[in-house]
Amino acid sequence: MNAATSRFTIFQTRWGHFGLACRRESVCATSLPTPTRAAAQEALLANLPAAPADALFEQGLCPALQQRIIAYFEGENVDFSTDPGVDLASYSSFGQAIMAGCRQIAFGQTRTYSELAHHAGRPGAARAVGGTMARNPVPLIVPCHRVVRTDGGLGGFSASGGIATKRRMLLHEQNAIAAAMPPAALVVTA
DNA sequence: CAGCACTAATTCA
DNA sequence: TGAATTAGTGCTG
Repeated sequence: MNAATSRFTIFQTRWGHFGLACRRESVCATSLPTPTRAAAQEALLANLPAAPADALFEQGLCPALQQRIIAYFEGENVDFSTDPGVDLASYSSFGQAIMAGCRQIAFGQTRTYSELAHHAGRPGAARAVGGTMARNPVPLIVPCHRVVRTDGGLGGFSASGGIATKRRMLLHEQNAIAAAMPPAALVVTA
């Protein structure tokens, strides 16, 4: 059998069925929670770079990672910024810089498309950043939902659930942080 | 070659 | 003052 064959799994989180696919030791695709298992699988395979038909189902795939993802949807502050590895080989150098910059956005924080572009050394390429995010195959692992517009708008979102999911995830993270923070920290506003 | 998950500057009311 | 328009941007179908 082909050593590069993708393996995938679908598992239940508090928000619904989450899809996860790996190739070798890297995550190559994820899909955000959907109401049905079938929808999750469809969304996941759509994010697979190549040969979805060859992907093998594996129930116990990356158990530790599954637990972290489940914990995320339970409202825990989970950090995916350095782990797991993601396969970015198919990206241009610009795309890789954008994806890397995006992963550095901490839980509960946001950045603008413009800031990411600037970080990648292309100050005017905010729109190109949007294009890269739009095709992100690993939502949540690369937290593309934390990228918003400069004018305060959310921008767009093409993963499962669309813009509503993006807003919900941002609120979810901010609530998680607020819950973990002592009330005294809120008095700062001058 | 047209079109994006964008932005900042410019142009008209 | 404020809404609408327009270049500039890097990549994809």
